[in-house]
Amino acid sequence: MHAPIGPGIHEPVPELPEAETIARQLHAGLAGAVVSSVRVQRADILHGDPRPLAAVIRRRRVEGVTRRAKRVQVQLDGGVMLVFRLGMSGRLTLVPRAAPVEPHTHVCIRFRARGDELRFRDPRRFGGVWCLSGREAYAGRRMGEVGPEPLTLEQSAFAAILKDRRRSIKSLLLDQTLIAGLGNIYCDEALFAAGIHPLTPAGALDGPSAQRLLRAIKRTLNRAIDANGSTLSDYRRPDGLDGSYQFSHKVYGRLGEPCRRCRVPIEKLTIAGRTTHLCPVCQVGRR
DNA sequence: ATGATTTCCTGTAGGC
DNA sequence: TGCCTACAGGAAATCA
Repeated sequence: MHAPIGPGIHEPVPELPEAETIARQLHAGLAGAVVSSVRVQRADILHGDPRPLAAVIRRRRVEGVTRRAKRVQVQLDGGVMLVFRLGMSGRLTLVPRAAPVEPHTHVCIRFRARGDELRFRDPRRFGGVWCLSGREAYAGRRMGEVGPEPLTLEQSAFAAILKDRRRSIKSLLLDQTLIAGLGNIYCDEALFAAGIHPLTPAGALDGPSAQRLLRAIKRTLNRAIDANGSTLSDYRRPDGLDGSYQFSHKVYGRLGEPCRRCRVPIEKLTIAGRTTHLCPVCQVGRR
């Protein structure tokens, strides 16, 4: 199906394009459906409204499914929203009720007059489900605030985020409170596309570099969305088919392979505790 | 205040 | 064959 993407690297992550793909497919498949029953296998992945989930969402209608940052949001009538944070290994699938339930399936939601059900599975449990109803003030983990969406971010706002920051541009881009939705894969891809070294202090980027970077971020994300995301080991679309953006990766998971621009081997280093792939020749600006 | 580091958790792969 | 260890990382917590 798909080969491992590099030595020791087999567990990539649903980032913005994957969450967008999931949200679009679930919207197409679920809009208008009415919740009939709920099974919660693990209560500790559920946060927000402290009441039993079934009591809150049963008989509510799905108004739509949207994305915010890397989160998939199922809007129900009555002002109730289910927010799925996929973490690293989270998957949302819409499958026939009779389909075998895979291990680490934590929540299943059925709908009236339908033969399928929505399943949330997350082996590593870095993700979770938030039931937001207006009564979630103190129950479970809080869901942190996130920064602006990169796809609609203006250049001036981006420049303000970078200004005077001494931390590396890579760690800044991963900070969800500053910009929402970028993860390790698309950070590396965007920095390569912009020709910027990931260790460059964010505030040291000049105007043209910052402009190049934001454009590269938008282009990278949009292309990945068009390809239905990257399918690696963990991420799958709700319909079970694969995305294809992994075939477009220029640096991520290509340690030791030749740069597609200059043929020099791709290198990796660790920034903010995360593996970072880069071309040492094409990406400049480190200081 | 800022940014770097650690922690949570499981599946997979590589070494022996 | 099977045990053991290292590693992947989003985001919150902790440290310097």
